[in-house]
Amino acid sequence: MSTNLYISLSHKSYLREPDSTELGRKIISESINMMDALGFEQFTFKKLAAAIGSTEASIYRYFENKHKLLVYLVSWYWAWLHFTVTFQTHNIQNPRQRLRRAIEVLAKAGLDDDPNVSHIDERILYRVVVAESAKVYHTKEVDAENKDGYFLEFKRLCRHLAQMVLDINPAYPYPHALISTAMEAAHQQMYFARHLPSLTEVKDAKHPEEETTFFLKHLLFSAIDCTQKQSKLYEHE
Amino acid sequence: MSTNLYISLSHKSYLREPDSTELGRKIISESINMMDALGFEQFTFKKLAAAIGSTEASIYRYFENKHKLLVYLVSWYWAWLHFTVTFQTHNIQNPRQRLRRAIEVLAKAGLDDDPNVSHIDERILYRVVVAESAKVYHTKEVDAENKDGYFLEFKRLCRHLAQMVLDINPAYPYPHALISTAMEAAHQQMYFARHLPSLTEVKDAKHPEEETTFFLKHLLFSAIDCTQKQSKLYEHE
DNA sequence: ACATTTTTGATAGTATTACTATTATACATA
DNA sequence: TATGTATAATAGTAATACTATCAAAAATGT
Repeated sequence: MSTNLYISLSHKSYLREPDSTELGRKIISESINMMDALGFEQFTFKKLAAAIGSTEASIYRYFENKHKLLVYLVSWYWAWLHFTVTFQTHNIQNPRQRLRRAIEVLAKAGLDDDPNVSHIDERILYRVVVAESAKVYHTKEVDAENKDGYFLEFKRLCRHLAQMVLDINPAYPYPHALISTAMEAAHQQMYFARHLPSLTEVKDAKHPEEETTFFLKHLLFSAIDCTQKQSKLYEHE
Repeated sequence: MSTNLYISLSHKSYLREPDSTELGRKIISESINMMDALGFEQFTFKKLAAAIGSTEASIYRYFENKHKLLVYLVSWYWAWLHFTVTFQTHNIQNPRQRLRRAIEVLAKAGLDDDPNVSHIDERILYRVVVAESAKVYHTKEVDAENKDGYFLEFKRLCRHLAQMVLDINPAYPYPHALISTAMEAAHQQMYFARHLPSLTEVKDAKHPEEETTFFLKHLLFSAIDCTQKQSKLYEHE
Protein backbone atom coordinates (compact mmCIF):
# COMPACT_ATOMS: atom_id res chain seq x y z
CA MET A 1 0.00 0.00 0.00
CA SER A 2 1.04 3.63 0.28
CA THR A 3 4.11 4.53 2.28
CA ASN A 4 2.87 7.85 3.48
CA LEU A 5 -0.81 7.60 4.08
CA TYR A 6 -2.56 10.64 5.43
CA ILE A 7 -6.23 10.22 6.25
CA SER A 8 -8.17 13.40 6.84
CA LEU A 9 -11.63 13.49 8.34
CA SER A 10 -14.48 15.69 7.27
CA HIS A 11 -15.62 16.72 10.71
CA LYS A 12 -14.18 17.94 13.98
CA SER A 13 -14.76 15.34 16.64
CA TYR A 14 -11.50 16.70 18.06
CA LEU A 15 -10.72 20.08 19.60
CA ARG A 16 -7.17 20.14 18.32
CA GLU A 17 -5.87 18.16 15.34
CA PRO A 18 -4.13 15.18 16.94
CA ASP A 19 -2.02 14.46 13.85
CA SER A 20 -0.25 17.79 14.18
CA THR A 21 1.66 17.18 17.43
CA GLU A 22 3.66 14.50 19.15
CA LEU A 23 1.27 14.45 22.10
CA GLY A 24 -1.71 14.20 19.76
CA ARG A 25 -0.24 11.22 17.99
CA LYS A 26 0.58 9.56 21.29
CA ILE A 27 -3.01 10.07 22.43
CA ILE A 28 -4.27 8.34 19.30
CA SER A 29 -1.90 5.41 19.23
CA GLU A 30 -2.03 4.69 22.95
CA SER A 31 -5.82 5.10 23.16
CA ILE A 32 -6.14 2.39 20.52
CA ASN A 33 -3.97 0.02 22.54
CA MET A 34 -5.81 0.85 25.73
CA MET A 35 -9.33 0.51 24.36
CA ASP A 36 -8.31 -2.82 22.91
CA ALA A 37 -6.94 -3.97 26.25
CA LEU A 38 -9.54 -2.49 28.62
CA GLY A 39 -12.64 -1.94 26.51
CA PHE A 40 -14.31 1.43 26.09
CA GLU A 41 -16.05 1.44 29.48
CA GLN A 42 -12.90 0.85 31.55
CA PHE A 43 -10.84 3.22 29.42
CA THR A 44 -10.36 6.67 31.00
CA PHE A 45 -8.36 9.78 30.13
CA LYS A 46 -6.63 9.48 33.48
CA LYS A 47 -5.28 6.02 32.66
CA LEU A 48 -4.36 7.17 29.16
CA ALA A 49 -2.48 10.17 30.56
CA ALA A 50 -0.52 7.96 32.93
CA ALA A 51 0.37 5.58 30.09
CA ILE A 52 1.77 8.30 27.85
CA GLY A 53 3.36 10.32 30.65
CA SER A 54 1.05 13.29 30.31
CA THR A 55 -1.92 14.66 32.21
CA GLU A 56 -5.68 14.42 32.00
CA ALA A 57 -5.96 18.15 31.38
CA SER A 58 -3.62 17.94 28.38
CA ILE A 59 -5.71 15.20 26.77
CA TYR A 60 -8.87 17.21 27.30
CA ARG A 61 -7.32 19.87 25.09
CA TYR A 62 -7.48 17.42 22.18
CA PHE A 63 -10.82 15.71 22.80
CA GLU A 64 -13.87 16.87 24.70
CA ASN A 65 -14.44 13.39 26.10
CA LYS A 66 -13.72 9.76 25.41
CA HIS A 67 -16.81 9.35 23.25
CA LYS A 68 -15.54 11.94 20.78
CA LEU A 69 -12.17 10.21 20.76
CA LEU A 70 -13.94 6.97 19.81
CA VAL A 71 -15.82 8.81 17.08
CA TYR A 72 -12.48 10.01 15.76
CA LEU A 73 -10.94 6.53 15.78
CA VAL A 74 -13.91 4.86 14.13
CA SER A 75 -14.19 7.60 11.50
CA TRP A 76 -10.50 7.25 10.79
CA TYR A 77 -11.03 3.52 10.32
CA TRP A 78 -13.86 3.97 7.83
CA ALA A 79 -11.93 6.61 5.91
CA TRP A 80 -8.91 4.31 5.79
CA LEU A 81 -11.08 1.42 4.66
CA HIS A 82 -12.67 3.58 1.98
CA PHE A 83 -9.25 4.49 0.72
CA THR A 84 -8.23 0.82 0.74
CA VAL A 85 -11.37 -0.25 -1.10
CA THR A 86 -10.84 2.45 -3.73
CA PHE A 87 -7.21 1.47 -4.13
CA GLN A 88 -7.89 -2.25 -4.32
CA THR A 89 -10.76 -1.97 -6.81
CA HIS A 90 -9.15 0.74 -8.86
CA ASN A 91 -8.42 -1.11 -12.06
CA ILE A 92 -11.21 -3.65 -11.98
CA GLN A 93 -13.63 -3.06 -14.81
CA ASN A 94 -16.03 -5.92 -14.22
CA PRO A 95 -18.61 -4.75 -11.67
CA ARG A 96 -19.12 -8.19 -10.11
CA GLN A 97 -15.41 -8.65 -9.72
CA ARG A 98 -15.17 -5.16 -8.24
CA LEU A 99 -17.77 -5.81 -5.56
CA ARG A 100 -16.18 -9.16 -4.79
CA ARG A 101 -12.88 -7.44 -4.16
CA ALA A 102 -14.56 -4.78 -2.03
CA ILE A 103 -16.17 -7.45 0.15
CA GLU A 104 -12.79 -9.08 0.63
CA VAL A 105 -11.30 -5.78 1.77
CA LEU A 106 -14.20 -5.23 4.17
CA ALA A 107 -14.01 -8.69 5.71
CA LYS A 108 -10.22 -8.85 5.80
CA ALA A 109 -9.46 -5.39 7.16
CA GLY A 110 -8.13 -7.05 10.30
CA LEU A 111 -5.48 -8.86 8.26
CA ASP A 112 -4.00 -5.68 6.84
CA ASP A 113 -0.65 -6.83 5.51
CA ASP A 114 1.13 -3.50 5.63
CA PRO A 115 0.05 -1.95 8.90
CA ASN A 116 1.52 0.90 10.82
CA VAL A 117 2.36 3.20 7.93
CA SER A 118 1.22 6.01 10.19
CA HIS A 119 1.28 6.10 13.98
CA ILE A 120 -1.97 4.13 13.84
CA ASP A 121 -1.81 0.34 13.98
CA GLU A 122 -4.72 -0.65 11.77
CA ARG A 123 -4.89 -4.21 13.04
CA ILE A 124 -5.42 -3.18 16.64
CA LEU A 125 -7.77 -0.41 15.54
CA TYR A 126 -9.73 -3.04 13.63
CA ARG A 127 -10.31 -5.01 16.84
CA VAL A 128 -11.41 -1.85 18.64
CA VAL A 129 -13.83 -1.01 15.84
CA VAL A 130 -15.28 -4.54 15.81
CA ALA A 131 -15.87 -4.41 19.56
CA GLU A 132 -16.84 -0.77 20.10
CA SER A 133 -18.05 0.93 16.94
CA ALA A 134 -21.76 0.36 17.60
CA LYS A 135 -21.42 2.67 20.61
CA VAL A 136 -20.50 5.53 18.31
CA TYR A 137 -24.04 6.03 17.02
CA HIS A 138 -26.10 4.38 19.77
CA THR A 139 -26.41 7.46 21.93
CA LYS A 140 -29.02 10.10 22.61
CA GLU A 141 -26.82 12.62 20.76
CA VAL A 142 -26.92 10.67 17.49
CA ASP A 143 -28.99 13.26 15.60
CA ALA A 144 -26.88 16.20 16.72
CA GLU A 145 -23.67 14.35 15.95
CA ASN A 146 -25.02 13.29 12.59
CA LYS A 147 -25.67 16.94 11.80
CA ASP A 148 -22.08 17.69 12.72
CA GLY A 149 -20.93 15.15 10.14
CA TYR A 150 -19.60 12.57 12.58
CA PHE A 151 -20.83 9.63 10.51
CA LEU A 152 -19.91 10.91 7.07
CA GLU A 153 -17.06 8.44 6.58
CA PHE A 154 -19.35 5.50 7.25
CA LYS A 155 -22.12 6.85 5.04
CA ARG A 156 -19.70 7.66 2.23
CA LEU A 157 -18.33 4.12 2.12
CA CYS A 158 -21.87 2.77 2.24
CA ARG A 159 -22.82 4.94 -0.73
CA HIS A 160 -19.73 3.86 -2.64
CA LEU A 161 -20.44 0.16 -2.14
CA ALA A 162 -24.15 0.61 -2.84
CA GLN A 163 -23.20 2.09 -6.17
CA MET A 164 -21.21 -1.05 -6.92
CA VAL A 165 -24.37 -3.05 -6.22
CA LEU A 166 -26.35 -0.91 -8.63
CA ASP A 167 -23.64 -1.28 -11.27
CA ILE A 168 -24.37 -5.00 -11.19
CA ASN A 169 -28.13 -4.84 -10.94
CA PRO A 170 -29.69 -1.38 -11.32
CA ALA A 171 -33.05 -2.85 -10.41
CA TYR A 172 -32.02 -4.14 -6.98
CA PRO A 173 -34.33 -2.26 -4.60
CA TYR A 174 -32.29 -2.12 -1.35
CA PRO A 175 -28.67 -1.34 -2.20
CA HIS A 176 -27.97 0.84 0.85
CA ALA A 177 -29.82 -1.42 3.26
CA LEU A 178 -27.92 -4.40 1.85
CA ILE A 179 -24.55 -2.71 2.21
CA SER A 180 -25.13 -1.25 5.66
CA THR A 181 -26.25 -4.69 6.76
CA ALA A 182 -23.12 -6.24 5.27
CA MET A 183 -20.82 -3.62 6.78
CA GLU A 184 -22.22 -4.35 10.22
CA ALA A 185 -22.35 -8.09 9.63
CA ALA A 186 -18.67 -8.22 8.67
CA HIS A 187 -17.80 -7.07 12.17
CA GLN A 188 -20.56 -8.90 13.99
CA GLN A 189 -19.73 -12.29 12.53
CA MET A 190 -16.10 -11.89 13.53
CA TYR A 191 -17.15 -10.88 17.03
CA PHE A 192 -19.67 -13.72 17.31
CA ALA A 193 -17.12 -16.25 16.07
CA ARG A 194 -14.86 -15.31 18.96
CA HIS A 195 -17.34 -14.66 21.76
CA LEU A 196 -20.74 -16.16 20.91
CA PRO A 197 -19.87 -18.97 18.51
CA SER A 198 -23.32 -20.56 18.46
CA LEU A 199 -24.57 -17.52 16.54
CA THR A 200 -22.53 -18.22 13.44
CA GLU A 201 -20.91 -20.88 11.30
CA VAL A 202 -17.78 -18.73 11.13
CA LYS A 203 -15.10 -20.47 13.19
CA ASP A 204 -12.68 -18.33 15.15
CA ALA A 205 -10.06 -21.07 15.16
CA LYS A 206 -9.09 -21.29 11.52
CA HIS A 207 -9.63 -18.42 9.09
CA PRO A 208 -12.64 -16.44 10.26
CA GLU A 209 -11.94 -13.69 7.74
CA GLU A 210 -12.16 -16.16 4.87
CA GLU A 211 -15.39 -17.68 6.10
CA THR A 212 -16.92 -14.26 6.70
CA THR A 213 -15.92 -13.30 3.18
CA PHE A 214 -17.61 -16.42 1.79
CA PHE A 215 -20.75 -15.78 3.78
CA LEU A 216 -20.96 -12.14 2.74
CA LYS A 217 -20.29 -12.86 -0.91
CA HIS A 218 -22.99 -15.50 -0.92
CA LEU A 219 -25.40 -13.23 0.92
CA LEU A 220 -24.84 -10.19 -1.28
CA PHE A 221 -24.64 -11.85 -4.66
CA SER A 222 -27.64 -14.04 -4.09
CA ALA A 223 -29.64 -10.94 -3.10
CA ILE A 224 -28.38 -8.93 -6.04
CA ASP A 225 -28.90 -11.74 -8.53
CA CYS A 226 -32.23 -12.85 -7.19
CA THR A 227 -34.46 -13.24 -10.21
CA GLN A 228 -37.44 -14.43 -8.25
CA LYS A 229 -40.25 -11.98 -8.62
CA GLN A 230 -40.37 -9.62 -5.67
CA SER A 231 -44.07 -10.31 -5.18
CA LYS A 232 -43.45 -14.03 -4.98
CA LEU A 233 -41.71 -13.54 -1.66
CA TYR A 234 -44.74 -12.21 0.10
CA GLU A 235 -47.32 -14.60 -1.24
CA HIS A 236 -48.67 -17.87 -0.07
CA GLU A 237 -47.76 -20.65 -2.38
CA MET B 1 -52.13 -13.19 22.40
CA SER B 2 -52.07 -14.57 25.90
CA THR B 3 -53.78 -12.69 28.69
CA ASN B 4 -51.42 -13.75 31.41
CA LEU B 5 -48.00 -13.96 29.94
CA TYR B 6 -45.20 -14.91 32.27
CA ILE B 7 -41.74 -14.88 30.79
CA SER B 8 -39.04 -16.58 32.82
CA LEU B 9 -35.36 -16.21 32.10
CA SER B 10 -32.78 -18.94 32.28
CA HIS B 11 -30.13 -16.97 34.11
CA LYS B 12 -29.81 -14.66 37.05
CA SER B 13 -28.81 -11.25 35.85
CA TYR B 14 -30.80 -10.06 38.88
CA LEU B 15 -30.08 -10.46 42.60
CA ARG B 16 -33.72 -10.68 43.54
CA GLU B 17 -36.53 -11.72 41.21
CA PRO B 18 -38.10 -8.41 40.18
CA ASP B 19 -41.41 -10.01 39.18
CA SER B 20 -42.07 -11.09 42.74
CA THR B 21 -42.59 -7.71 44.39
CA GLU B 22 -44.25 -4.41 43.74
CA LEU B 23 -40.93 -2.56 43.97
CA GLY B 24 -39.30 -5.03 41.58
CA ARG B 25 -42.02 -4.51 39.00
CA LYS B 26 -41.77 -0.75 39.37
CA ILE B 27 -38.01 -0.96 38.81
CA ILE B 28 -38.58 -2.86 35.57
CA SER B 29 -41.36 -0.77 34.13
CA GLU B 30 -39.88 2.59 35.05
CA SER B 31 -36.36 1.64 33.94
CA ILE B 32 -37.79 0.89 30.49
CA ASN B 33 -39.42 4.31 30.31
CA MET B 34 -36.31 6.01 31.58
CA MET B 35 -33.85 4.28 29.29
CA ASP B 36 -36.12 5.13 26.40
CA ALA B 37 -36.23 8.76 27.43
CA LEU B 38 -32.62 9.29 28.56
CA GLY B 39 -30.64 6.54 26.86
CA PHE B 40 -28.54 3.99 28.72
CA GLU B 41 -25.62 6.33 29.46
CA GLN B 42 -27.69 9.04 31.14
CA PHE B 43 -29.83 6.54 33.00
CA THR B 44 -28.79 6.06 36.66
CA PHE B 45 -30.20 4.17 39.62
CA LYS B 46 -30.42 7.45 41.50
CA LYS B 47 -32.73 8.96 38.90
CA LEU B 48 -34.74 5.73 38.74
CA ALA B 49 -35.13 5.70 42.51
CA ALA B 50 -36.37 9.27 42.50
CA ALA B 51 -38.87 8.46 39.75
CA ILE B 52 -40.42 5.52 41.59
CA GLY B 53 -40.20 7.09 45.04
CA SER B 54 -37.63 4.67 46.35
CA THR B 55 -33.92 4.75 47.06
CA GLU B 56 -30.73 3.80 45.28
CA ALA B 57 -29.89 1.23 47.93
CA SER B 58 -33.23 -0.52 47.45
CA ILE B 59 -32.67 -0.85 43.71
CA TYR B 60 -29.20 -2.26 44.28
CA ARG B 61 -30.85 -5.15 46.11
CA TYR B 62 -32.49 -6.17 42.82
CA PHE B 63 -29.67 -5.54 40.35
CA GLU B 64 -25.93 -5.35 40.85
CA ASN B 65 -25.66 -2.48 38.38
CA LYS B 66 -27.40 -0.90 35.43
CA HIS B 67 -25.66 -3.14 32.93
CA LYS B 68 -27.20 -6.24 34.51
CA LEU B 69 -30.58 -4.54 34.46
CA LEU B 70 -30.15 -3.96 30.72
CA VAL B 71 -29.18 -7.62 30.30
CA TYR B 72 -32.40 -8.54 32.08
CA LEU B 73 -34.55 -6.31 29.89
CA VAL B 74 -32.98 -7.42 26.62
CA SER B 75 -33.19 -11.09 27.63
CA TRP B 76 -36.83 -10.62 28.53
CA TYR B 77 -37.40 -9.10 25.10
CA TRP B 78 -35.81 -12.02 23.25
CA ALA B 79 -37.70 -14.55 25.39
CA TRP B 80 -40.93 -12.70 24.71
CA LEU B 81 -40.15 -12.55 20.99
CA HIS B 82 -39.33 -16.25 20.95
CA PHE B 83 -42.67 -16.97 22.56
CA THR B 84 -44.41 -14.75 20.03
CA VAL B 85 -42.65 -16.39 17.08
CA THR B 86 -43.55 -19.83 18.38
CA PHE B 87 -47.14 -18.79 18.92
CA GLN B 88 -47.50 -17.10 15.54
CA THR B 89 -45.93 -19.91 13.53
CA HIS B 90 -47.54 -22.68 15.53
CA ASN B 91 -49.93 -24.08 12.97
CA ILE B 92 -48.04 -23.31 9.81
CA GLN B 93 -46.92 -26.47 8.07
CA ASN B 94 -45.23 -24.99 5.04
CA PRO B 95 -41.63 -24.16 6.03
CA ARG B 96 -41.33 -21.16 3.70
CA GLN B 97 -44.57 -19.74 4.99
CA ARG B 98 -43.37 -20.37 8.53
CA LEU B 99 -40.13 -18.46 8.08
CA ARG B 100 -42.00 -15.66 6.36
CA ARG B 101 -44.26 -15.31 9.37
CA ALA B 102 -41.27 -15.42 11.73
CA ILE B 103 -39.57 -12.59 9.83
CA GLU B 104 -42.74 -10.54 10.11
CA VAL B 105 -42.82 -11.05 13.86
CA LEU B 106 -39.15 -10.09 14.12
CA ALA B 107 -39.49 -6.94 12.06
CA LYS B 108 -42.83 -5.89 13.52
CA ALA B 109 -42.15 -6.47 17.20
CA GLY B 110 -42.43 -2.73 17.72
CA LEU B 111 -46.02 -2.79 16.47
CA ASP B 112 -47.18 -5.33 19.05
CA ASP B 113 -50.95 -4.97 18.94
CA ASP B 114 -51.68 -6.29 22.41
CA PRO B 115 -49.03 -4.71 24.60
CA ASN B 116 -48.88 -4.38 28.32
CA VAL B 117 -50.25 -7.77 29.31
CA SER B 118 -47.67 -7.70 32.07
CA HIS B 119 -46.18 -4.65 33.76
CA ILE B 120 -43.83 -4.47 30.79
CA ASP B 121 -44.77 -2.28 27.83
CA GLU B 122 -43.34 -4.23 24.92
CA ARG B 123 -43.49 -1.31 22.51
CA ILE B 124 -41.32 0.93 24.64
CA LEU B 125 -39.05 -1.99 25.45
CA TYR B 126 -38.72 -2.58 21.72
CA ARG B 127 -37.35 0.94 21.24
CA VAL B 128 -34.91 0.43 24.10
CA VAL B 129 -33.73 -2.86 22.60
CA VAL B 130 -33.28 -1.30 19.16
CA ALA B 131 -31.19 1.50 20.59
CA GLU B 132 -29.28 -0.24 23.38
CA SER B 133 -29.11 -4.00 22.93
CA ALA B 134 -25.71 -4.03 21.24
CA LYS B 135 -24.24 -2.76 24.51
CA VAL B 136 -25.31 -5.93 26.25
CA TYR B 137 -22.62 -8.07 24.65
CA HIS B 138 -20.06 -5.46 23.62
CA THR B 139 -18.18 -5.42 26.90
CA LYS B 140 -14.98 -6.91 28.27
CA GLU B 141 -17.09 -9.24 30.41
CA VAL B 142 -18.79 -10.86 27.41
CA ASP B 143 -17.14 -14.26 27.88
CA ALA B 144 -17.85 -14.47 31.59
CA GLU B 145 -21.43 -13.35 31.08
CA ASN B 146 -21.87 -15.80 28.26
CA LYS B 147 -20.77 -18.57 30.62
CA ASP B 148 -23.39 -17.37 33.09
CA GLY B 149 -26.05 -17.83 30.41
CA TYR B 150 -26.83 -14.15 29.88
CA PHE B 151 -27.26 -14.53 26.13
CA LEU B 152 -29.18 -17.79 26.07
CA GLU B 153 -32.47 -16.20 25.04
CA PHE B 154 -30.85 -14.59 22.01
CA LYS B 155 -29.00 -17.75 21.04
CA ARG B 156 -32.09 -19.90 21.48
CA LEU B 157 -34.17 -17.75 19.14
CA CYS B 158 -31.30 -17.74 16.64
CA ARG B 159 -31.19 -21.55 16.76
CA HIS B 160 -34.95 -21.77 16.34
CA LEU B 161 -34.97 -19.55 13.27
CA ALA B 162 -31.87 -21.22 11.83
CA GLN B 163 -33.74 -24.51 12.00
CA MET B 164 -36.53 -22.93 9.95
CA VAL B 165 -33.93 -22.02 7.34
CA LEU B 166 -32.66 -25.61 7.25
CA ASP B 167 -36.22 -26.89 6.94
CA ILE B 168 -36.42 -24.98 3.68
CA ASN B 169 -32.96 -25.76 2.37
CA PRO B 170 -30.94 -28.29 4.37
CA ALA B 171 -27.93 -27.54 2.19
CA TYR B 172 -27.75 -23.85 3.02
CA PRO B 173 -24.31 -23.48 4.59
CA TYR B 174 -24.74 -20.45 6.91
CA PRO B 175 -28.11 -20.70 8.67
CA HIS B 176 -26.95 -19.24 12.01
CA ALA B 177 -24.86 -16.52 10.43
CA LEU B 178 -27.81 -15.61 8.21
CA ILE B 179 -30.24 -15.44 11.11
CA SER B 180 -27.97 -13.57 13.51
CA THR B 181 -27.34 -11.08 10.71
CA ALA B 182 -31.08 -10.74 10.12
CA MET B 183 -31.88 -10.38 13.82
CA GLU B 184 -29.41 -7.53 14.11
CA ALA B 185 -30.40 -6.03 10.78
CA ALA B 186 -34.07 -5.89 11.77
CA HIS B 187 -33.15 -3.46 14.54
CA GLN B 188 -30.39 -1.65 12.70
CA GLN B 189 -32.51 -0.82 9.68
CA MET B 190 -35.21 0.63 11.90
CA TYR B 191 -32.61 2.66 13.76
CA PHE B 192 -30.96 3.84 10.55
CA ALA B 193 -34.30 4.79 9.03
CA ARG B 194 -34.88 7.13 11.93
CA HIS B 195 -31.40 8.48 12.62
CA LEU B 196 -29.10 7.82 9.66
CA PRO B 197 -31.50 7.59 6.72
CA SER B 198 -28.85 7.61 4.00
CA LEU B 199 -27.82 4.13 5.14
CA THR B 200 -31.06 2.48 4.10
CA GLU B 201 -33.99 2.55 1.70
CA VAL B 202 -36.32 1.99 4.66
CA LYS B 203 -38.24 5.21 5.24
CA ASP B 204 -39.07 6.22 8.77
CA ALA B 205 -42.00 8.31 7.64
CA LYS B 206 -44.41 5.70 6.33
CA HIS B 207 -44.25 2.07 7.40
CA PRO B 208 -40.65 1.26 8.25
CA GLU B 209 -41.65 -2.12 9.70
CA GLU B 210 -43.22 -3.17 6.40
CA GLU B 211 -40.22 -2.11 4.37
CA THR B 212 -37.83 -3.81 6.77
CA THR B 213 -39.93 -6.94 6.47
CA PHE B 214 -39.74 -6.78 2.67
CA PHE B 215 -36.01 -6.24 2.74
CA LEU B 216 -35.37 -9.09 5.16
CA LYS B 217 -37.63 -11.51 3.30
CA HIS B 218 -35.88 -10.72 0.07
CA LEU B 219 -32.47 -11.03 1.69
CA LEU B 220 -33.16 -14.31 3.46
CA PHE B 221 -35.11 -16.10 0.76
CA SER B 222 -32.72 -15.16 -1.99
CA ALA B 223 -29.83 -16.49 0.10
CA ILE B 224 -31.69 -19.67 1.02
CA ASP B 225 -32.91 -20.28 -2.51
CA CYS B 226 -29.68 -19.37 -4.21
CA THR B 227 -29.03 -22.10 -6.72
CA GLN B 228 -25.89 -20.54 -8.08
CA LYS B 229 -22.95 -22.81 -7.43
CA GLN B 230 -21.06 -21.67 -4.35
CA SER B 231 -17.78 -21.77 -6.24
CA LYS B 232 -19.14 -19.45 -8.90
CA LEU B 233 -19.18 -16.63 -6.40
CA TYR B 234 -15.45 -16.64 -5.86
CA GLU B 235 -14.32 -17.01 -9.44
CA HIS B 236 -13.41 -14.62 -12.15
CA GLU B 237 -15.81 -14.79 -14.99
C1' DA C 1 18.74 36.62 19.21
C1' DC C 2 14.62 38.20 21.30
C1' DA C 3 9.81 38.77 21.99
C1' DT C 4 5.55 36.50 21.49
C1' DT C 5 2.45 33.01 21.18
C1' DT C 6 1.31 28.31 21.76
C1' DT C 7 1.61 24.03 24.06
C1' DT C 8 2.27 21.34 27.91
C1' DG C 9 2.72 19.86 32.80
C1' DA C 10 1.58 20.37 37.50
C1' DT C 11 -1.70 21.01 40.72
C1' DA C 12 -6.10 21.65 42.60
C1' DG C 13 -10.79 21.37 42.82
C1' DT C 14 -15.96 20.19 41.76
C1' DA C 15 -20.08 17.52 40.62
C1' DT C 16 -21.67 13.23 39.56
C1' DT C 17 -21.59 8.32 39.43
C1' DA C 18 -21.42 3.93 41.24
C1' DC C 19 -21.51 1.89 44.61
C1' DT C 20 -21.52 -0.11 50.24
C1' DA C 21 -22.90 -0.01 55.08
C1' DT C 22 -25.96 0.78 58.93
C1' DT C 23 -30.06 1.26 61.18
C1' DA C 24 -34.93 1.79 61.98
C1' DT C 25 -39.36 0.81 60.55
C1' DA C 26 -43.09 -1.35 58.24
C1' DC C 27 -45.02 -5.50 56.80
C1' DA C 28 -46.02 -10.29 56.21
C1' DT C 29 -45.96 -14.93 58.12
C1' DA C 30 -45.77 -18.82 61.51
C1' DT D 1 -46.81 -12.53 69.71
C1' DA D 2 -42.50 -13.42 67.86
C1' DT D 3 -39.72 -13.54 63.77
C1' DG D 4 -38.00 -12.83 59.63
C1' DT D 5 -38.00 -10.05 55.31
C1' DA D 6 -38.34 -5.85 52.56
C1' DT D 7 -37.84 -1.16 52.36
C1' DA D 8 -36.59 3.67 53.41
C1' DA D 9 -33.50 6.91 55.20
C1' DT D 10 -29.14 8.36 55.80
C1' DA D 11 -24.31 8.47 55.41
C1' DG D 12 -20.19 7.67 53.35
C1' DT D 13 -16.33 6.22 49.88
C1' DA D 14 -13.72 5.75 45.63
C1' DA D 15 -13.62 6.68 41.02
C1' DT D 16 -15.04 9.30 37.02
C1' DA D 17 -15.54 13.18 34.24
C1' DC D 18 -14.57 17.02 33.96
C1' DT D 19 -12.76 22.63 34.70
C1' DA D 20 -9.55 26.25 36.19
C1' DT D 21 -5.16 28.30 37.08
C1' DC D 22 -0.47 29.10 36.50
C1' DA D 23 4.24 28.44 35.34
C1' DA D 24 7.61 26.18 32.43
C1' DA D 25 8.91 24.73 27.98
C1' DA D 26 8.75 24.76 23.14
C1' DA D 27 7.83 26.62 18.87
C1' DT D 28 7.41 30.68 15.93
C1' DG D 29 7.97 35.26 13.81
C1' DT D 30 10.84 39.07 12.83
